[in-house]
Amino acid sequence: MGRTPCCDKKDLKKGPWGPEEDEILINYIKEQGHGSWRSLPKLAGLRRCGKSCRLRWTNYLRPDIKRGPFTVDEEKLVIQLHAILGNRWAAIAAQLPGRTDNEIKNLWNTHLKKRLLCMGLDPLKHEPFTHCGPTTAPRSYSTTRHMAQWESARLEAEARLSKGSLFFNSPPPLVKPNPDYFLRLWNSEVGESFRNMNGEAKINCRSPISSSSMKCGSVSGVTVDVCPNMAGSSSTSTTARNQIEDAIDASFSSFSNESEDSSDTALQLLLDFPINIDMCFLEDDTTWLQC
DNA sequence: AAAGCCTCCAACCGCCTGAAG
DNA sequence: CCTTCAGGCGGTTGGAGGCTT
Repeated sequence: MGRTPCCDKKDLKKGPWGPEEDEILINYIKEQGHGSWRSLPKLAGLRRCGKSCRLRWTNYLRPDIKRGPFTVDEEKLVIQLHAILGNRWAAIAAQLPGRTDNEIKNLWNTHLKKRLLCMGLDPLKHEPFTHCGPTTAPRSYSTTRHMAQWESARLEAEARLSKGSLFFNSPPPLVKPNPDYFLRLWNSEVGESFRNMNGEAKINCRSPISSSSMKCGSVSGVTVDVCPNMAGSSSTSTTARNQIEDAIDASFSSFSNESEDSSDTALQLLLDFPINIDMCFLEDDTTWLQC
């Protein structure tokens, strides 16, 4: 029953790859494609297990891998995506062409995590430590607040999705929320707005619906707007908000029937919060280097 | 000069999920 | 339906090289 064992582990080499092994693997994959990783080492004449070959190829030998240090923009992107996706390195890597999950994981563990810690942010939650005293510079306060806002948006959206799933989908069986809905959101125009914003750019969806301002997305026919500043967020229209929440509810209903709608739902959920993240600290080494 | 410490990152380990038998 | 495996993923490790004392 079942399959035959992948490979007997005796006589298999472990540890760092040599140049000859790399060459064999590259040449084989160029000519044959990797096919089944399980059978590749034997066919290619390598004394490695398939898993090791796959790892070596995907993390190091692949021709489309971008070597060299991460740019500031890439680091920003990693932090932003980590705030949304958490430690889903593969998902984050998918948004950075040429970078591997391993590379991003290493970047996070060796650089970015420390920087966030230095800025008084919990790298897991992207929010300030509760015991954090007023020892950071004013600019750090701003960064901290922005990161916390982003995380708040994410957490509440997740909570609402959970609530929605329970409300609309039991019984019959719960609809599994699309695990990549934040990723899809990130890839939407909203994500682009977020990525492109510079300093004070904002995404605010508490403003009146269907206004003439720039449209950034829609859910169930409800238009969501990008506003030029944060002023609108403090003058939330209850009616408008109710309309948005109705749209969310409507989305949840259709969500149970059509999984593709989940991205729109998540989009709306996340858009329901003002976002204002300033990550200038990445460009200003002096701040975190003083830690 | 050298010992000790630190940082970085390639590679391994173990777990999970979906597919094969 | 159950067992086993391949592939994929995130967490962790260990060695090489750099830095400090």
